[in-house]
Amino acid sequence: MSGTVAEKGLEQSPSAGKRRQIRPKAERRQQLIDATIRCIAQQGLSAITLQMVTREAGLSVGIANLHFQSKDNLLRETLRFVAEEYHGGQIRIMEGTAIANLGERLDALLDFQLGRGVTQRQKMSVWFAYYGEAGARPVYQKIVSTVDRLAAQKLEALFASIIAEAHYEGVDAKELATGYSALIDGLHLGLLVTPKELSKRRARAVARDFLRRAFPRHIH
Amino acid sequence: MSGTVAEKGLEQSPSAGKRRQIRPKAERRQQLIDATIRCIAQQGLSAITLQMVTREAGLSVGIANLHFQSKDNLLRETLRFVAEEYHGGQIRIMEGTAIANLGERLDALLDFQLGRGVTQRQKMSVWFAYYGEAGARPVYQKIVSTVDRLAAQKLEALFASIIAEAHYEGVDAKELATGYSALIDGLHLGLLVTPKELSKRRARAVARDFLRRAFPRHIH
DNA sequence: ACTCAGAATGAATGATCGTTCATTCCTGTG
DNA sequence: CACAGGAATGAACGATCATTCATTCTGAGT
Repeated sequence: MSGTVAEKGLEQSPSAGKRRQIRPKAERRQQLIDATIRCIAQQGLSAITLQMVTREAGLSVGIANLHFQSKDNLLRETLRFVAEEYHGGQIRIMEGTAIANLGERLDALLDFQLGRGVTQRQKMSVWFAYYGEAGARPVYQKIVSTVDRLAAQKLEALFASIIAEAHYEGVDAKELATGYSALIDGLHLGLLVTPKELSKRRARAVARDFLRRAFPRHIH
Repeated sequence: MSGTVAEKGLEQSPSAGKRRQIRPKAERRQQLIDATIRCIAQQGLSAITLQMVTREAGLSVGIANLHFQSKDNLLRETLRFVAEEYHGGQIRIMEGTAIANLGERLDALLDFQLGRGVTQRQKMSVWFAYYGEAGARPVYQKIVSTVDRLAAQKLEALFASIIAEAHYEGVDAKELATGYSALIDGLHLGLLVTPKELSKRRARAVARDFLRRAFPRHIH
């Protein structure tokens, strides 16, 4: 119970009167999803409880079933949110036209994938908690693979553009994209499970090295 | 792997009389660990139950606490077993002298890491189920990182030998080893979560490509 | 053949969980 | 200001879980 997450204090003063507040449905849903993410990161997916989540959100127990019908559905929606946040962020970078130079766009992608926003223990914990259950729960596989496939296509297209631009030879965009995605996933895993052995700095260096070896004329 | 996993059907005919058998402690422990692995793969780590595990093993409920004191301890010992099976297998290949040629030894390592034994859904499910909880359970981190560190050192040494043998330049053994390990982990993840998009054949090709780009004179 | 240490059992226990729903209490509207 | 619609609450319920332990049963040693 010690060291609860900082954001909770904003919701309502801890010792102040617990005046009941009525808020729009969408806002409550997001509030519960955020609390779920924090709880999964702290306690793990297998230990998570509705009482735990609703207390973290500063609400009553019944409200979870009111807005999500069931605990299972809350967990599904939370995964959907996290998956879209991650893959959506990648896609926005890759199909955005803000960065014309392809090498710089690669750099931006790497920054996003191994930057502060994504590599917070909180986010990575949630991510892999669901991956861990994916083997037994096809629903999770489906949610992830839907967004995942789109991101994979965009990455492959970006690689293809780079290959065409500099006439790299003997490299297959699709295979390289698969490898790069797997590398990033593996680095996230390392950051989560063995943070002592793998720093964020080194993870970035390793990923950069992969790209440099593939696209020497784009990454320096 | 000592061939203990697949023998459940032999334990007792389903409809035959359930004659009580007394067996050595070590054998019962392994029997329960094997059943735990199967249950985690089928139902997930968060849904696992002692009643489920002991029924899978064809034994009574109380026996789990008899041999492992608690459910938590059974799960810890199961992780320890899986971790040592995987990392031990790698280490045996890397420090074994059966294969003198370094390039061939690399091939053997890749065969093990992405071969039939390891990439069974059952094994990968268990592996990532624990990874998923690692963020919230330092005990799991410790168990994995202990064996993981040793395997990482051996891999780094193998890479260093290869670099020295062929005088590769501009490559750092440690960084390359980190990247390769992460790549393999990421490919396992892909095989588990999006098996439709990533076949074993392609996973092997991707990993091979990584090695070929790093050690062109050793991998063809 | 007999014995008994201890392996194995499974009903019982207490704790905890998800879910329900009668009730309370906001807040926008007239 | 009064009221109604519905958001929010939390005690209560039934189900399920890990764990205990009195009891049963086995098989190696004599």
